[in-house]
Parts: sequence; structure tokens; C-alpha cells
Amino acid sequence: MAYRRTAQIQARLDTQRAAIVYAAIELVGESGYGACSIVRVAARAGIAAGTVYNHFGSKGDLLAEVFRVVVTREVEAVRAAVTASGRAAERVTAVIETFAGRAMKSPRLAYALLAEPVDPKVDALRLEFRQAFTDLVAAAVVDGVASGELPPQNPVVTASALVGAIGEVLIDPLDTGGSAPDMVSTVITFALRGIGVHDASHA
Amino acid sequence: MAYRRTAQIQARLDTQRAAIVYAAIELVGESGYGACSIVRVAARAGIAAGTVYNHFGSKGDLLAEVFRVVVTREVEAVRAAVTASGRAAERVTAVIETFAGRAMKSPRLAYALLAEPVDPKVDALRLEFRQAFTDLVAAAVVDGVASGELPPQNPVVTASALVGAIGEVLIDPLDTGGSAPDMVSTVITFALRGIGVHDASHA
DNA sequence: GTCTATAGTTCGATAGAC
DNA sequence: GTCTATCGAACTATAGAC
Repeated sequence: MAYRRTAQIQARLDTQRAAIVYAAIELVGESGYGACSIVRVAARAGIAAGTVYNHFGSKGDLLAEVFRVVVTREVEAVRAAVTASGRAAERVTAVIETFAGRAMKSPRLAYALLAEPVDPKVDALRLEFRQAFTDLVAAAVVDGVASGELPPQNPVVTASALVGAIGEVLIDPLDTGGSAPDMVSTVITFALRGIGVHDASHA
Repeated sequence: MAYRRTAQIQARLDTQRAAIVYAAIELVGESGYGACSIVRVAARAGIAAGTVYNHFGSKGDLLAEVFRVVVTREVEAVRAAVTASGRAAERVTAVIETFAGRAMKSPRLAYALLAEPVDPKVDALRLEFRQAFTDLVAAAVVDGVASGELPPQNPVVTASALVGAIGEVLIDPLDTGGSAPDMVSTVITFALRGIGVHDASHA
């Protein structure tokens, strides 16, 4: 009878796979995608380099998995922020504070996920996940327009604009490590004015 | 006497290089970066595949040159639009109309340049050229703040937000080929409100 | 899991420039 | 006669089909 993978073996493989992804996330967080070589990932996970290919077809697949795991967390954090009931202004402010605040706590990681030139497979995921963020923001804008808090507008276009604005603003500070102290408040003011909140102060 | 490259030969090589880049731009414009294989580029330029490598070290280098050539034109078009004197509101409106209008005229090409997953070398140029656009917009915002037309704000942050917003909004329409009729006007309204223009109507 | 198709890159041979 | 640009087939890797 041929070799059959027992539940015990499968569990060990799952653990090993998780260790690989975790090691890769650490490396990306410390030094970006560029530092995330297969050899270094394997060394940190305590396995041989070739073993990585038992779990991932290519380096690009591993990097894509890193992106998926981390950014899924970020989408959920933003979802929690935007789902909270309240006025559209508060919800959009919460999105920006949540997204930017979490990014600035892990600038190297956030820069890698947001902008670092890397495998096209990661590029494709960037598009996919930006859409997820846009959907969340669009829901808040739809509600705001429906309640009359916001003037009539195309919520999808507005939400795309907000997502693009927030992402672009963060790139340079995340890359250089230094942000203007008024960065987040400037973006919030810009965003609230943009969607038509009458009093865009948010002190 | 050893062979030396004469001016005549050099001119022919320069022409050949330009033909390669032009053929590649045509292909990207018709079907995106994905359709831009070395063999197809060479065939369209009327040369053998191997000859491409006399001019470019790799496919990525060729794609990067395509990006550089086309987007340099776009930066200059936006520069012309924003340099025109006038109020900040008019200048920002002109930037959006120019950028979006030109993109929508060549949607396949614009999508490829703006967002299509492709070689990291192109990603790196995207960052570089977004900075060029941001610098142009920031200058307009600085002037608007200085003249009192716009409220005090961090012009670099605002300009980044504008550039990110415009780019993000265009991605989906360029990809699917269909845009909401109010897309551009929605972005303009969003942008003018965002920077604090009091009356953001622009009919 | 193997096989096939496709695409990037390399390289030896040829033809042409000096 | 020597050197170079070009060609195009071969090599290598990857993706998809059966």
C-alpha cells in the first residue's frame, strides 16, 4: 500500500507551513520584501530551503501568501472601524485613523505591502484588496448620502478616491520613516471635505 | 584597422532601438503588457528576437523604457495644464481633466501603465513618476494657500492625496472599459472640496 | 503527475562593415 | 582580414491540460 498521509503528519505539515509564513512575515516586517529570500526564510523557520517548495510552488507564491495573510487582518481592522454605527464623518475618520495608525506602527511592513516593487503576483493582490477596502468605504458613503448627512455623489467613485488618497499619502512617510506631524489630520480634513461634510473639523 | 562604429551605423542602431520601443508601445496600447512578448515586439519591428537584446538587457528593461517614454509625455501634458496661471481651483481641475481625459482616450495603455501587474522594474518607475505628478500638484496647492484662495494645509500631503485619488478612481473604468458618466465630475468635486475650495461647483 | 505549449534568454554561424 | 550586428534555432523555465 502506498504511503498515506496521516492526520498527525498533516498537522505537522500545517505547522511547518505556518512557520514558513510567519518567518517570512517577520523578515518582510524587518527589511521588506527584498530581504525575504527563500534561504533566509527557511533558516528562520528552522528547515532546509528546499522544504519551502513542498508548501509553495515559487517564491512569488510565498510572497503572495504573506500579503494575503497580513492584509486580510488589515481589512478586518478597517471593517471593524467602519462598521461601527455613527455618522459617516466619524466612520470615515475611523477608517483613516485605523489604517494609517496601524501602518505607522509597522512602517517597513506596511511599505512593503503597499508599494514596494515586487513580484507581479503581489501586484495582482494589491488590486484585489484595494477593492475590498473600497467596498467598505463605499458602504459608509452610501449610508451617509441616504441619511442626508452627505450631498448626493457617486459613492464608488468617492470611495475609490478616498482609498487611493490614503494609500498614496502613506507611501513616502512609510518609506522614509518620518512623517509630518499633521499628516493624518491633513488627510482626515481632506477626506471629510472631499465627501462633503459641512464642518470638516475633527478635533 | 579594427572595426569602429561609424555615425551612420550608430544612426541605424538608434532608429532600430526606437522602432523596438515604438512596436512595444503599440502592443501595450492594444493588449497590455501581457501581450508584449519579445517575439511579437521583434516581429512588429521587423527584426529577429535576439536583436532586441542588443538594445535591452532584459524584457523588464524594455517594458521599463516603454513606461518611461509614455509617462514622460503624460507628465509634460499635466505640467502644461497646471502651469497655466489661474486660481488653484482651475489648475487642479485642469490637472484632473487632462490626466483622466488622456487616459480614457487610450484605456488599455493607461491601465497597463497605471496598474497592470508586471515586472518590479515598472513598479519602481510608477513610484518615481507618481512623485513627479505630486510635485506638480503640490506647487499649485502652495500657490493657492499663499494667495489665500485655499485654507492653510500641508501641500505635499494634499497633493499626494489628490494624485492617489485620481489614479485609484481611474483603475476600474480603464480596466473594464466602462466608466460612470459622472466619474470625472465626481472626482473634480471631491478634489476641490478636499483642498478647501469654498464653492466646489465647476459647471 | 506527466506532457505540451509558450516565452525569455543564450549562442554559434553568417553576412556585412571597416 | 578582422570585428561586429544580426539571425534564428536551441536551451531553460514556467503554466496549463489531460
